[in-house]
Amino acid sequence: MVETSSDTKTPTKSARTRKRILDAAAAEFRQAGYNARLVDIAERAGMQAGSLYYHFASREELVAEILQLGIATAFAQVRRAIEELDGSDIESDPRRRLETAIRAHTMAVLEQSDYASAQAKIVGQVPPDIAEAHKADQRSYGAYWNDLLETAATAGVLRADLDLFAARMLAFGAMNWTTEWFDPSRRLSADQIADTAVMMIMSGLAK
Amino acid sequence: MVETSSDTKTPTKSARTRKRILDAAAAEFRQAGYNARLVDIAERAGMQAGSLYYHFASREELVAEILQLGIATAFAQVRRAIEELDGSDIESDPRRRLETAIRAHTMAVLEQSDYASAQAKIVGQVPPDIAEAHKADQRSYGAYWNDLLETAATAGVLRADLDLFAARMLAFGAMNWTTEWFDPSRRLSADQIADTAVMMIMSGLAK
DNA sequence: GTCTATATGCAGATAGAC
DNA sequence: GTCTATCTGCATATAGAC
Repeated sequence: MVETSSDTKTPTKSARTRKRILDAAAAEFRQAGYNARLVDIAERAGMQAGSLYYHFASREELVAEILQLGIATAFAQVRRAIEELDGSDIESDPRRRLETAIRAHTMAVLEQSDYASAQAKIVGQVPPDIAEAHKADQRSYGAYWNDLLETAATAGVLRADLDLFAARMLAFGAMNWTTEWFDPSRRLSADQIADTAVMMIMSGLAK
Repeated sequence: MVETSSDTKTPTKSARTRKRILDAAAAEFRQAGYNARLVDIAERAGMQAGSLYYHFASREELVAEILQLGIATAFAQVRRAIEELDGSDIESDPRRRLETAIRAHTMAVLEQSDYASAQAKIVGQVPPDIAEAHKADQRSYGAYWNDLLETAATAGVLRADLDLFAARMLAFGAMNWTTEWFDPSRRLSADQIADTAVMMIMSGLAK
């Protein structure tokens, strides 16, 4: 069988370049927000702006792919962390599963992935058509979190009077907004912030 | 004494127009994000784009003023809510003061003010020089919140192991991110969301 | 596949009439 | 003070050489 670009073991040169551009774009969007310029993305990827168009039809296409990969990455990290927690066959305590998800998502956004970071940072700024196309991805990731919350609620772990949608969105806000203020050169590590996020969201600031 | 533009009781026509432009800009930035266009702002204010320049030297100046007014508005609402709570001479329970601040800030962002909303939405997207100039305002509002938290911590109301900076930023994230998902036409009212925010931030989602 | 050079379009900004 | 018309600059996008 001849190797093709869809063979993940041996990506073509073109596929690797494409990946390099996406990496550069994620880093730029994370840092500069939605208005990051193609020239800067190209420079980071080690090429001229015009060359990007061999790999992507438009800036919008690039943005759309960053958003999609951003959610996919966060989703994958969260799912993996929970599967690790669950072990081979038994399902864990629903409260610990939620805590694990919060920690994993926060870490993904803070330091594990420029994609997850960029997604959190620019998702509110993209033009309507891109936002629309992104909704399906958001829904499936949201549904996963909703399951975690529903299960916990059913098990009686959560407050009875809680609106799960509002709770989920508020939690996402706390986690995603860290992209606006986290500074790796400062006192607080990503781990410490993730710990505080778990604590606040699950147990609150009050004693 | 001749009336001047600084006489707040009887603003000049020019001052009123300026205010109309700012209102329009706040509404546009809230809705469209940082990339809201001057033509749309002008249209909302009932004039042509070129006419804006009689009142503002540049788009950046307009943005900077929206940011400043956004924080000032949230600050004012929070302070007023807390002063009301405190009553004339006694200081209230530090926990109730925090809850009051959370509710007031969330309501400011959600429905009381396009300025507070716009500030929360675009603050992470503005170019470096505007962001720099905005830092002083952010610091003074942040200091106010820090006082609320410090007082509560000293009174033994908060978790002992809590990093107050991280806690404050996470709370801001939960509150400010509501601008990304709140939809007045849907099931949840601003009040319900504010209630849930108070509950999550102070007491957590878990029972 | 990437380069250079150039075209296109659009948003911000300016000038001058009214 | 606001209008219309126009200018400018910049970022995206295209064309053709290599």
